[in-house]
Amino acid sequence: MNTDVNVLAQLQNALPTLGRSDTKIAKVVLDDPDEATRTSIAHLARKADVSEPSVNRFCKRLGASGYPDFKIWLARSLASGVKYMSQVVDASDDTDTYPLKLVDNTINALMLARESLPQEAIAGAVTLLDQAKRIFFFGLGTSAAVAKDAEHKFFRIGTPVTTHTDPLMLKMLSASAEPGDVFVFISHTGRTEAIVEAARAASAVGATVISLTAQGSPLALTSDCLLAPNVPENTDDYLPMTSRIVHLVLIDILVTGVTLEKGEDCIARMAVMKDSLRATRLPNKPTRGR
Amino acid sequence: MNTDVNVLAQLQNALPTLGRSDTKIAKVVLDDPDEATRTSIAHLARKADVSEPSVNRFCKRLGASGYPDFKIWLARSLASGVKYMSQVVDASDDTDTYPLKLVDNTINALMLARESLPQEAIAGAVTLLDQAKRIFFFGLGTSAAVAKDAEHKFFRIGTPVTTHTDPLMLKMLSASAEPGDVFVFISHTGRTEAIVEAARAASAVGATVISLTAQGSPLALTSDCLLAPNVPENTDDYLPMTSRIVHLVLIDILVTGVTLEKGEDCIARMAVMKDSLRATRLPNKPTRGR
DNA sequence: CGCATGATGTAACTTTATTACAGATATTAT
DNA sequence: ATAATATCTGTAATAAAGTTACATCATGCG
Repeated sequence: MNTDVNVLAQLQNALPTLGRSDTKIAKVVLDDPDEATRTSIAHLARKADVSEPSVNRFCKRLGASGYPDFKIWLARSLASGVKYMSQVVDASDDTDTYPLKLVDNTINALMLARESLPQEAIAGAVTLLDQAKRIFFFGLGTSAAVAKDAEHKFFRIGTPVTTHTDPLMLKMLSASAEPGDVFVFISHTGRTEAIVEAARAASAVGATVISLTAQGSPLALTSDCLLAPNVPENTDDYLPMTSRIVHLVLIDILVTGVTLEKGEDCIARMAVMKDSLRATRLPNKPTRGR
Repeated sequence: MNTDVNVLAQLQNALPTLGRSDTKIAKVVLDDPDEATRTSIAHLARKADVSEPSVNRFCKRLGASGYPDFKIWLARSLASGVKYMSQVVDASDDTDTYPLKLVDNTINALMLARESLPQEAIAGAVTLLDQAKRIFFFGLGTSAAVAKDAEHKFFRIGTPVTTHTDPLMLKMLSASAEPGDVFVFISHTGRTEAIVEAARAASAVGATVISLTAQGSPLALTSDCLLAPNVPENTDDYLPMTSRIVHLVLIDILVTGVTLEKGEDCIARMAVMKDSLRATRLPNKPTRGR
């Protein structure tokens, strides 16, 4: 029995692994999931140009007990109103539509990533980070912001941590790395030259390399621990938007994991830090009237 | 055709007006709606101690085209009615559970924000940013990463843009601002002293102040344009995680909006920038074999 | 009290989904 | 390259589920 709520994300995710018929069916379903919840198996089969049993098998492969069951799941996934396919924003969009599209695309990306979270790699990375003597985060471009966020969060666990976005610093640091150092490289493509070189250099001198990047990329191949979340193809070539969100959530996961591993001490340290911030804040304006 | 989404509320409401059989059916459905989405008409009829056609008529009276249709509605209202709660991560969580919790919390936050996107404020902010002579982003702590991300994205639209995370720079810049300058302040709480002061200073000298912050906060009150997304209470006091994601998506929305407003030229410029990045990338390792 | 109206159940019928099997397609090893 | 094997796909039969038509029963009104 399938325990997951979101059939559509699951579908999108499974698309490449599906056979000829299944792909046809999946496309029809993704094209108009709402209609799919209402039509009969015969209708859907004709629309996808496959036989009815193929549709039935398709449903079962997804974990449903049959077609009607599949429809129920579909209906549930649809209920939130979120459009689960990545939607392209174009010039015809107006103020009412494009913001929702972007939010939906982000939600979609997270659901996709959720379906195939690299649990073992996460566990591995947490252990490595927990035992690290020093931690370095590297990211360029959009990933620089992710690296900065990571630094900020990891700062609180007590291990010395730094971020760099300067390729030269990067080169120097990775060359002078030593065992016990953990380098975390963040790159959407995994093909940024400066990053890949640095990863190789760090690896060569015995430092640990963790990377948040795409499966099968040059950077991925150089890593001791690879965190390759499943992210949708970018709908907008110019501004990678969703992948960095997934990376950020991975950072959240890592820092939470390390915190859990470190236990009480770490939580106590965080409480102290939180208090130290209080002084920098203004009180909220008292609400007037009752 | 029934236009209402929430069948359950409708049912409860209609209960007193229903006949003998219909009441029995309604009670069974309300007692365990989830089961009702899965069982057959025969099952339900037996459980309610009525005949199958009675169930069928019941469904039609509610506006469905028949029993299967009714089940679809039920499934939908179940999913939309039950808001997933934010789940707290604690020491009892293990490797299998906490990563999913964090992803789910993030998705949840985005769904919440999605329901009440400040569309007018977004449109207003887009216009202001489009017309800006210079753009400045400010954020401290976690929001520094958001600001950096924003800078990176907005850089591509052609307007001069800078980010600062140094409170002193912030003070100087905001004091020397001039009309045509747009200051974007990012703060989860909206109560960080340095940020609020800077916002007031900038506002005083005639610059435009846009802020991404909490409704009703001191910073919110100082803004020309307030973007206050609906974010859930933080489940973890020490590390605000979800709100920054929502902020990042808002940044995506703003940059997309401005790009759309600027039109062709802007898209062409982005294409050039994209090409310039290609040289910094390694080719993907050719896949061996065919 | 009897007729009429509306609700309910039985049984026949229709639609829909599933299973079993045979043919086609792709894959692997020789 | 070819044969053997495994996997996928469609046809046809079967089973299950839902719907309709009609008969029966209860309930309200003249």
